[in-house]
Amino acid sequence: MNERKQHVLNAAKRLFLENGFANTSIQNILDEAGISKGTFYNYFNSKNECLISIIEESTGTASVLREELAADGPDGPEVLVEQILVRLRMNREQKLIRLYEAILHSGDPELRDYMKSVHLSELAWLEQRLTEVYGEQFRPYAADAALMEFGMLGQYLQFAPDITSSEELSKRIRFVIRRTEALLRDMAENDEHLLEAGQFDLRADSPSLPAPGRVAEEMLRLAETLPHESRGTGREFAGFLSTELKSEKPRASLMQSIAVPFRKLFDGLPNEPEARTVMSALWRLLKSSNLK
Amino acid sequence: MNERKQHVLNAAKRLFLENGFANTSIQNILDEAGISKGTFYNYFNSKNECLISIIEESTGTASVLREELAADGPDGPEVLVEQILVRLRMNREQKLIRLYEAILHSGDPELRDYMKSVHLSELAWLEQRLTEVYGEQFRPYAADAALMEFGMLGQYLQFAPDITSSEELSKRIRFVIRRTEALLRDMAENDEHLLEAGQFDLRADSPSLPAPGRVAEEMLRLAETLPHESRGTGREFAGFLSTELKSEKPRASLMQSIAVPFRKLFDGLPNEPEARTVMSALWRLLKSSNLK
DNA sequence: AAATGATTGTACTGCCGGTATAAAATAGTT
DNA sequence: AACTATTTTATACCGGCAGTACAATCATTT
Repeated sequence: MNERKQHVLNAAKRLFLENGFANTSIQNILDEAGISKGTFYNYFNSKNECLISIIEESTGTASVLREELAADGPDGPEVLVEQILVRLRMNREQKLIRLYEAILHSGDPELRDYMKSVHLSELAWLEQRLTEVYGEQFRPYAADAALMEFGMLGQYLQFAPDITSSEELSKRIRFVIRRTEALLRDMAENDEHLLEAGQFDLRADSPSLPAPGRVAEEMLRLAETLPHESRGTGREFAGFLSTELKSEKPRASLMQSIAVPFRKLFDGLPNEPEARTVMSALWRLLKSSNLK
Repeated sequence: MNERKQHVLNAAKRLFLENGFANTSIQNILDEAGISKGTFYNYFNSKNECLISIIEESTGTASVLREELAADGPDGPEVLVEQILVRLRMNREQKLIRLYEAILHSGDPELRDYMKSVHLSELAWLEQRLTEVYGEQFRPYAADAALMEFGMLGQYLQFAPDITSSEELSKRIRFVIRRTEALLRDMAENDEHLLEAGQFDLRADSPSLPAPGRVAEEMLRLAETLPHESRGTGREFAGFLSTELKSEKPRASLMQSIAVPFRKLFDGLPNEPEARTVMSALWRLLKSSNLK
């Protein structure tokens, strides 16, 4: 990931959030980023791909922060609230989620399919979390609850006015989550559900796990890009993580505790997005059964 | 409303439903309708206005059918189910509702504002109906319930696959309505709500009531367009409705019972859409307080 | 038959996403 | 320093888009 490419992505993101995807022309991006058309098409094959890169960066970051939250302490509804907040807060005042939907309903089949898979994996994540938080007995109803919670949340974010403060946002999420609890109880009482457990899982197009060796390499390389004052710490962290990664039986809980402060070393740095991408790969490995 | 214009509207609607709004060019519409560009821009000032006309026709028709359902017998949850089904069934296998959302999230501010007002009035209608059906004691929670029901329904229509049969559709609506009941009970028990009653009412830009005299005229004129075999009946209906309309104290319940069979005379006729538009105006008058 | 208004056909504008390409700048290697 | 390879730039171009302009034609009314 070129630093220049990241610069273009940031410019495009700014414009998309400000004026919407359809209302942002490639020429606008070129002007904003100060590059030529040839360069743009060197980085992306189309305007769509540029957008997909932005979404991928965003979803990757969200999943890293969510895993970090889960690794922080005992699980519970409050953790779920914070995990959902992560996604919403990260979307800079809820503008990215509108971007999502604009694309989801756009005419372009390529974009639609991609966004649909993003949406489905989000639903699958929520279904899984609901059973973790509220107990196995709700598993048959978790898919329905996830779908409904998603719909409710979407409406509250879109149509209720003035989500300025972060407290207002969190108030709405808590409200919706309490409603979801009521829905789970109600469905369980009446033993009613429309969807099947695991309905949203689409293992088909889930990308294969990254190679541990490659992730280790990337982390070591990243540590070298740190400024002098944090480079030593970074080297220690990256070194520990990569040796654990390559060892016979990696100690996952240790790694989880180290992954958080290591990633935070890159906060505010130009390659912060890249760091998050790499850490996203690490978390996927940590969550996968063959490493646990 | 020209018959030719209606023909163009039908052609455009067909294409929009088939290929989406963004993927339908004006040239496509011209070819499909067999008209020239000049004529198109004689009817509509833009592609957007053409779409707005289609949506208006559709929402008008839906509201007429809903009123007819309500006038049919005692109120209750089953009536609500049927009323919601009207809108969804009318959207030809749920394709129009996706068109709605495509526009709602589109880049065009003109379209967005219009669709937002449509959506809000739908929410206001649902809020009102929920209090009518489940009782006054739920009024403080009806706005929240309406918003959430809308969100849930949207997700179930979009992401659960294969809504082929009408039974499948009605099954989902019933499911969502039962969940909405649970939400109403839950909110009432905990006395929790985020929205205020009447939050969705936007009287500001609600168009003023049509003139009763004008509506009477239109109905009489419509009756003359009927084929021979039904023209006599149509004249009787239209005559009765228009004299009642102009009388001191119109007998609303009588008119409701006549309005239904009168409108049905136009089913399958070329000016069926126009008839629905006129009847929509009549129902607005019937529902308005100064006629009741 | 004259007049009026709707309709047609066609050419045009400006913007769009995307392609092509030669020249210029930059980086890497010896 | 010189040579090479790659990246970047500038620019012209393509087909398609929404929307405009306008003279020619058609249909209806009077």
